[in-house]
Amino acid sequence: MGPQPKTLTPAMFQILVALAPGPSHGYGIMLELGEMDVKLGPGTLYRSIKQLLEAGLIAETETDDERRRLYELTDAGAELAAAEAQRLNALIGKARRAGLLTHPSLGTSR
Amino acid sequence: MGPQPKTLTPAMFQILVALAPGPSHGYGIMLELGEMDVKLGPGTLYRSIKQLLEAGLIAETETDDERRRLYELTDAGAELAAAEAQRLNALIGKARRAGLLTHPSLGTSR
DNA sequence: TCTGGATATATCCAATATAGATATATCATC
DNA sequence: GATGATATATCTATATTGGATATATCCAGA
Repeated sequence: MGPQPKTLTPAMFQILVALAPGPSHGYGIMLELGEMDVKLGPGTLYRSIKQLLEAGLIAETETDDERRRLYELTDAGAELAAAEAQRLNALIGKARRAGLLTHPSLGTSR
Repeated sequence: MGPQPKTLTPAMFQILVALAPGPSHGYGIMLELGEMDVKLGPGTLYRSIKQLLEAGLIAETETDDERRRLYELTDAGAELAAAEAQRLNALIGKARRAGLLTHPSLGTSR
């Protein structure tokens, strides 16, 4: 297992969040993120999965389907993802306090 | 003015959020983001500012200080930043619903 | 049946983004 | 006048990403 990085790339964070509800596999992660307007190309996706495995932030788990490789969060992965989520949450909080999120959609004057 | 990109880089988003409360200049943005554990090197900072200007997402505004260049959000920049904030907020919401943010700090079992 | 599209994983390369070093200059203060 | 903070900017090396390409299985419909 490689050393754990102190920071996550955006792709890594998104993958960890997609795995938070429970184990999934590469293609499933891609589809689930796609529903949330997060687009990861296959290159980024599978390379990031490899790096997360090497860093011990996710682990491979059992499956009956030969085609799929199921992954789940490790404790270390969950902790890092939570830290990153809180960092981003602070940023969003600043945006909200500044009134950036109050225009319901387009066309509202600032 | 260059064409507006559909997506923001993390650095661009962070800069836009730092400008949300009101106009600021490069060094001020760097210090403010540093307080929120967001670290941008000068290279990333000033290149991103240049790109945001070219894309019309920020605009230069008046200042009395010769050394500083003050920037403010444009409507287009505010809209894009808000959209990105909501996208990230959805991601954080998923993490929260999955119980990822409930361990108060380290040492709590998942 | 055979054909196309969805499912699934993986690698490669070109383009983009970032960090950090370096450079320059002003300002305040000791 | 030396030092550290303020302020902007560029350069290079590294990191990250998107998209093309490849391979293979599965399933539904013509």
